[in-house]
Amino acid sequence: MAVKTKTKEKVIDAAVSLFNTKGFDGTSVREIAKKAKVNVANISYYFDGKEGLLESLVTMFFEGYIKEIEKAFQFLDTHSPKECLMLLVRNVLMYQHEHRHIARFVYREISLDTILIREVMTTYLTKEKFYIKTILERGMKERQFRKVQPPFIIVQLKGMLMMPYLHPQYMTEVLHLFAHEPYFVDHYRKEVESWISYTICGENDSSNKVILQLKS
Amino acid sequence: MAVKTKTKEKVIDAAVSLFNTKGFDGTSVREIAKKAKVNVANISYYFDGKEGLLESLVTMFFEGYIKEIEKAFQFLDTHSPKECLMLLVRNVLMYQHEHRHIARFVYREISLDTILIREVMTTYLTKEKFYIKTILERGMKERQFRKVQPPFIIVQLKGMLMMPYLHPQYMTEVLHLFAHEPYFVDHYRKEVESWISYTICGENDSSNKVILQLKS
Amino acid sequence: MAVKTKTKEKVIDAAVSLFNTKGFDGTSVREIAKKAKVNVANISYYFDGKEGLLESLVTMFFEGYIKEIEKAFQFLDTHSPKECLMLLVRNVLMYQHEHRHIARFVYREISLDTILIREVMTTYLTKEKFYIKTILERGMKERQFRKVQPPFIIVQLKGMLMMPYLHPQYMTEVLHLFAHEPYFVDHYRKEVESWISYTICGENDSSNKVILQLKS
Amino acid sequence: MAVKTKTKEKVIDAAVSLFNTKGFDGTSVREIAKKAKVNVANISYYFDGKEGLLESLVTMFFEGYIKEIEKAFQFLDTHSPKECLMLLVRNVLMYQHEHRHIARFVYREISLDTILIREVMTTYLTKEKFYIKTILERGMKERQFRKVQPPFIIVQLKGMLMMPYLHPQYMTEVLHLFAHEPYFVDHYRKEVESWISYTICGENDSSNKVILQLKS
DNA sequence: CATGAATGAGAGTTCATTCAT
DNA sequence: GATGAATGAACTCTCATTCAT
Repeated sequence: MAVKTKTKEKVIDAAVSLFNTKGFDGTSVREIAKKAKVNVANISYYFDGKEGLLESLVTMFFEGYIKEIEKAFQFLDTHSPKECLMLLVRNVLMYQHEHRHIARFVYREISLDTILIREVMTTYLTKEKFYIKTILERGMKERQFRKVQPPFIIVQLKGMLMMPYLHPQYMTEVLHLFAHEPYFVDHYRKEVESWISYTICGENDSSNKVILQLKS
Repeated sequence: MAVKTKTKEKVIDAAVSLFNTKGFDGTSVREIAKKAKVNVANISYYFDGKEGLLESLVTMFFEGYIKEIEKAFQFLDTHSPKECLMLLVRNVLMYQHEHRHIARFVYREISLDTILIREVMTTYLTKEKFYIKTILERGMKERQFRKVQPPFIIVQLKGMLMMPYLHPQYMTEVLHLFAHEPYFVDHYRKEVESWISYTICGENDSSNKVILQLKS
Repeated sequence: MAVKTKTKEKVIDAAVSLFNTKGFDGTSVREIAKKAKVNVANISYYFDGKEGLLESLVTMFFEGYIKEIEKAFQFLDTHSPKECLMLLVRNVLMYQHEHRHIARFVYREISLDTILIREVMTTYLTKEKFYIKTILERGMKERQFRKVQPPFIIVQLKGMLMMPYLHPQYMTEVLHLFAHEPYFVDHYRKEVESWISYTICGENDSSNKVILQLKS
Repeated sequence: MAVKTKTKEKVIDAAVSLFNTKGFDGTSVREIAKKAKVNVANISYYFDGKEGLLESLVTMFFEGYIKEIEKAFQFLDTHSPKECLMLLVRNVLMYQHEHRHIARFVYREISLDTILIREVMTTYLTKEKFYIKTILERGMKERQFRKVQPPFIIVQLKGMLMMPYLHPQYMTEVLHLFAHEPYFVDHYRKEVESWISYTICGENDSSNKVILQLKS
């Protein structure tokens, strides 16, 4: 199989790379074919056209994405909501890091009004919302989380998680943060975890200190 | 002048609307001209081509954007860093709300690798970074803010601020939050302010309570 | 106008010539443009694509065609059905002769199953049928025509009228009849008139002779 | 053999069906292969390309066609020219009826200027002309036929014979005659026989009546 | 200032065919 | 005998732009 579908994979790699930097509409199938060193006709042959190639890539990305979310969600039964949420963040960040080229253009693309994107939203993003919302509600019920409105928390969370992978160039050239380097994931994860601890759980350093003072 | 340049304005309005939903590369000048009910040639005439139209819009957006940032920054001398940062958030959110159609496609577009975008980054986003970084450093110096790394805070802040305006469709269809309605801005601003209070300043409810207990 | 639409006319001329010999599907727009010495894009510009060009030509042909039929039909009030039918034959043959290049490919094309052809049938050919049928029924009522079934007569008539213009090559190379030369029309018209006299009206030479014999 | 060449036959059936409705140039080999449920490469394998498939079908059709003509022609020695001509008409109509799908597209195709078609004309249609001409000349010599010019009669005859099978859709939708139903052949044959009797032989009803009157 | 005609380049797609298996 | 991958060429159509009016 690996031998047979060499062409298909070459097309995918080239497409991801080009869509990443030039956007879907800004990339021509001829460019893709040239970069992949295959014949143009193969794109229609294997993916049923440029649109089909896009759909393939987007679906591929979100299938993996939602699987990571679900892996984290399963911990809700055995772990605390906070731990579960942090695991989710960890998984998403790692998945995005590993697929950062495709992530960039997918996140860009889902800001458009197309049929494909609407389908993605009802298929994957609605699921994702459900998982995060459930974690948040459990956390609130167990008094581990402050009283929050899940949708508003989800906006912030997703904004924070996407940002480095949607605008890597901004990260590098303006902020001098290298989102593509492995240690960035670790560092940034801690940042988001801080946000979880402070803003969602309502913890802080001073409270610890105060508690210590109280004890003394 | 207003009468004379009616054509120019009609083109801008049509372009923003179309770029917003279909993207820059996904929109043709003929579509724009048709929607604006003007002749195609006018686009080349007034904006020196499609690329020029894009540059016009992007520049227009960021000129206003950076002005809002600067308005907030001026308060740093007379107000606390926290107040200043909150004002900045308020101004940005309001500006984005007011120009939400152009904001969407500009934020999408700056995720691409083009010469124009590189220029925008060095011109506007570097400035923005300077202002926010300065506020953060002042806040840390004055012990109002926790010890943070400005670039990491900026990533999160920008992610949170952009999200609702880059993905309005996701907001509406998945989260059922209506980013285009005026009260959303107020509500969301408070969310970001919470993040400032909790995560940046390190405040929380319990600490308040503890402090009260201490006083008693 | 004549100056302005030079391009349009050049395209039509080239298209008719090529469709004539190579068929619609066998001709590419590039060939047409090349032959017309205009840019390819003009075909889409003026005719809204190749299909639109076909529609234009077919409609153009049948508009003139049906007009000729109607001109003859108007004589039904003032002339005998036989004279009217003969006039109809004359008009059709002359019209076909004058537009023999377009006629050939139109007659070929209407043997296909396409939406356009269905429309042509309900728009023009149904009308034509009505006119001929009316003439035939009047003729039968007035005892000038034998008792015939109009649809069957129409098949034969149309077969005879189309044949020389649908298969001019056969005419020339096999039968050595030159359908494109003016005198052919006259000659062939007389042939069809014979058919009208003999087969439809039921007249013949011998009857004349017999009648003479009777008189004597 | 029949088992082995199942593929070949499946291709032929599919091709005839598609060429019939969409024309030769309007049909792709992939469509044919799909409809025939065989692999595309088989078409090149068995027929040496699409063009070869066309040649195969056209030749196949005309081989059978000319055989029918010849079968009728042989009766010229033992029967009257009129009977012979009527038999020819009968055979052609029946052959066309039986192969009406292939007939339609062959008759359409021979209106084009291609090398194949020129060959068909010199091979088959010239022969056909010879047979019909011979019958006509014999008939004139024997005073059974009026004095006619064979080529002009052939045009009319062929026009009448082809018409229902070249334009079956027109027959059905406009004239409401169902050329594909068996009884149509019988009915239409009588129509053409009337034409032979009236227009070629110069007979008519009145002459019979007159003759009767003479006798009385 | 505004227009419609016209263009060359390039878009995505489909074509008939070939070839190793 | 039959297949699916792969190709180069050609397809129609649309693109942004220019230019004379």
